[in-house]
Amino acid sequence: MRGKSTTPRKLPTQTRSRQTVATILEAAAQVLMRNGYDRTTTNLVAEKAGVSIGSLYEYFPNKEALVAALASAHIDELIARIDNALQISEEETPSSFVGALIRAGLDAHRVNPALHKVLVEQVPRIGGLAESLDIQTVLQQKIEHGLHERSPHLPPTRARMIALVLETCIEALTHRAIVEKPDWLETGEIEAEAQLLLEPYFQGAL
Amino acid sequence: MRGKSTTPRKLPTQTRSRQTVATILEAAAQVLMRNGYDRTTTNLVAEKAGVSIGSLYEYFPNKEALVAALASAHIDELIARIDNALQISEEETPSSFVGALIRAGLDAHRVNPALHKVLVEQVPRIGGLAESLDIQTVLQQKIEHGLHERSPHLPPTRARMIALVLETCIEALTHRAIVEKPDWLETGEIEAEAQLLLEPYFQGAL
Amino acid sequence: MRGKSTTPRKLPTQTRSRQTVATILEAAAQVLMRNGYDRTTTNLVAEKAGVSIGSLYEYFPNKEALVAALASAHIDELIARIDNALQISEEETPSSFVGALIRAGLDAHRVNPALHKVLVEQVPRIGGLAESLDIQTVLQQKIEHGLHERSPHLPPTRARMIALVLETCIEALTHRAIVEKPDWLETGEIEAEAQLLLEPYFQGAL
Amino acid sequence: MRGKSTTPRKLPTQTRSRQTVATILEAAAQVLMRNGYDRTTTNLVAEKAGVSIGSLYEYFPNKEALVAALASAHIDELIARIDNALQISEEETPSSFVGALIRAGLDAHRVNPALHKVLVEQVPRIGGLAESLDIQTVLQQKIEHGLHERSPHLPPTRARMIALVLETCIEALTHRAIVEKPDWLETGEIEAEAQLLLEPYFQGAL
DNA sequence: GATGAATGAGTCTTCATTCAT
DNA sequence: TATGAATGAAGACTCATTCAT
Repeated sequence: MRGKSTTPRKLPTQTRSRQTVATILEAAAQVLMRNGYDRTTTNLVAEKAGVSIGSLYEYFPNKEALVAALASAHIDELIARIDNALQISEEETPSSFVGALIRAGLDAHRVNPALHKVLVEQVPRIGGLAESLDIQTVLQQKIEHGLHERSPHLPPTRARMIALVLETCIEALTHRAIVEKPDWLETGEIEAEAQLLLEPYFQGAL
Repeated sequence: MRGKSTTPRKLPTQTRSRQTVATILEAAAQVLMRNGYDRTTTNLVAEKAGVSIGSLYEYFPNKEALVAALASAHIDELIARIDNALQISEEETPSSFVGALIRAGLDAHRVNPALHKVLVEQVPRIGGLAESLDIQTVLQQKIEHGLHERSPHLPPTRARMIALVLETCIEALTHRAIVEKPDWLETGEIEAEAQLLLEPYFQGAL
Repeated sequence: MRGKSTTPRKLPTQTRSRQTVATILEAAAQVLMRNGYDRTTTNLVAEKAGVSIGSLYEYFPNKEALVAALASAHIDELIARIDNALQISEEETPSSFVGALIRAGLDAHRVNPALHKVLVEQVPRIGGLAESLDIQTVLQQKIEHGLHERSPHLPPTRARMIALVLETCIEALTHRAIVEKPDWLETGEIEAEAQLLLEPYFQGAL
Repeated sequence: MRGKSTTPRKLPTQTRSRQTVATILEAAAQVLMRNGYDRTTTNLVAEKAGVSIGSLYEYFPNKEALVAALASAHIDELIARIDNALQISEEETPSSFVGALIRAGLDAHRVNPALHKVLVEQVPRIGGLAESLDIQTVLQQKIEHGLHERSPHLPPTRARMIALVLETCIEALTHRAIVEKPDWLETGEIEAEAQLLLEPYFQGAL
């Protein structure tokens, strides 16, 4: 059972099919969030979607592929959000750059956090999927890119390390806040605290 | 089956049975690390342990209890390590305190990291277990305590926030390094980088 | 697992599935009669039915529900028989009424007595099922009704007692005859003896 | 597993052994009454008895033998009670004889009715055991004997039938009362009703 | 394409029974 | 004799997946 293909079985070209796929994915998200991965059964997803189990398998070769598709869509949304957050505040001071990064991290976590949690924590490491699920990869590359623009002379190794540190801490603090003190997200408390922590580090590193 | 008891079924009194329990736990750890929680079957664990399935259930009322026992033992080891790391460097400078914290975090992660990973990431939230599995709780309380000793006037709310930030970042950076660049642990690179990040923050916060 | 649902899982709509359900029930009856409740395994029933174990659980959520369905069908047959026996001899003399009752009791016991025996004696009291399994409830109510029609002035308490006595004795004698002297059922011996016992009692009671 | 011996493994000759056996049987009765046959495990019985499971199997070759021994002891008590009840009222009128029979039946049912119920209803027909468990056999023979003394000319076939009818109805009414209206036993209601039913029959039959 | 009945390998778990100490 | 650790056959039940219609 190792080499399970996680590629969708067929591309839905017709409108009706695309609608069906969307419905299934939506149902899958619901069930996944309510029940967790283990208790998510393909039959249940099909039922919730108002679609026969046969139809589900018409579009997704197996359970993993279904979840993979869901995760993929989720990641796309994440990236869009991050891009957006970074573009909005394109100011040039280091302070505002760090601030933008933090806001991007927070924003990304506002995309269906419940689904994100299940996908990250419960999905039993579906073939190389989980790794890219973390906002890490996405955000980190953006940071590296931004660093290079700001300080072209920075050695790549150094840039990578700084990006990793920034990304890791933003991600971790955001995640922690979500889990433990969701209201901190509203009050802007972690946002401020993160700035307090990361800005000096960023300044010193350039 | 929500309310599953995770209490061991009976305490092994005789030498023979204590040996059996140890063997089972060892096998469980192996299987868990190799297969992940879902693909860990009680029958497989028993077989690997060279013990009948009946014997396993003699001591553990169910699969969850088995994993819970394993986790419990793991946590104990973690705490011991952290205590140890913090006691060794009891120096008084903020710099050395932060250094000790970082080293404690790193040290803790050296206790069977593979098992730790499965326990943290894959265990489907066994009754309130996962929460305390993170080194978070343990380390964070140590930090809060240390802060209070150093700056008795610090408001508790503030102390808690600082502790949370320190702990979260140490944990996250360590974890990240383990997963992505295990050699950084040896070279002391993240240790240094973490110090670079956290010391100024800590100093400013006092 | 105390509160086990004994409700059928889904109603078979298609012809094919209805056939499957029928086959399963038939097999269940066979196995139950041959092996008794304890030695009746769902796997064995499925095998005997030439159906996969999964199909069995498609329609019956658990073993008890399977037996419950069987019992339910059996009870329906019983009631039909009793109704029939009572309607046939609608004559008005007390003697013929008692005779009709006795014949109804005997008739009821001719509906698959082997299955009846297992259901009554071996079924470990499946949720409120056993109570209504006895022909008691059914027959007794018919008797009470008949008494009320014949002697409207009879106090209800008294009517209930008489009905209970009549029903209990008919049931007991029939059951006893079946177990010990099945041929008495053919020769009409207990029928006569029951009449000898019950008619005077009935007459005196009105 | 068919031909299971229900004979006790060894006769306890020593006093200590006999005590152990008694303790086990007592525990078995408790567990049987509380849990029913299926949920009665030999391990639980041994534990309740404060005896090792090994010791239990020292005296009883298997679970069935254990229950059989219990049933056997229960039957002995029943017989003693019946004998007693019949002897007390040795009067000669048919009326008093019937009364004595009824009282004997009732009395017999007062011997540990809870255990009696489990033994009769739940024990999966342990090799020919259940049949003799009913008070039937015992009481019926007493009746036949009594009839023969009173009317030596009565054909044996006839005597048997009368005994069967009397016994069956007494047993059934008593049982029914116990299950449905336990207070009727105290008020003497069924006792009276049974007399009303059976005395005329008995008189006419002689 | 869609349907949903059918499949059956695979899980957890129990408990009567044995046997080394 | 007594102990209780160990055994393992067996049973209820799930759910991803297939395929005839």
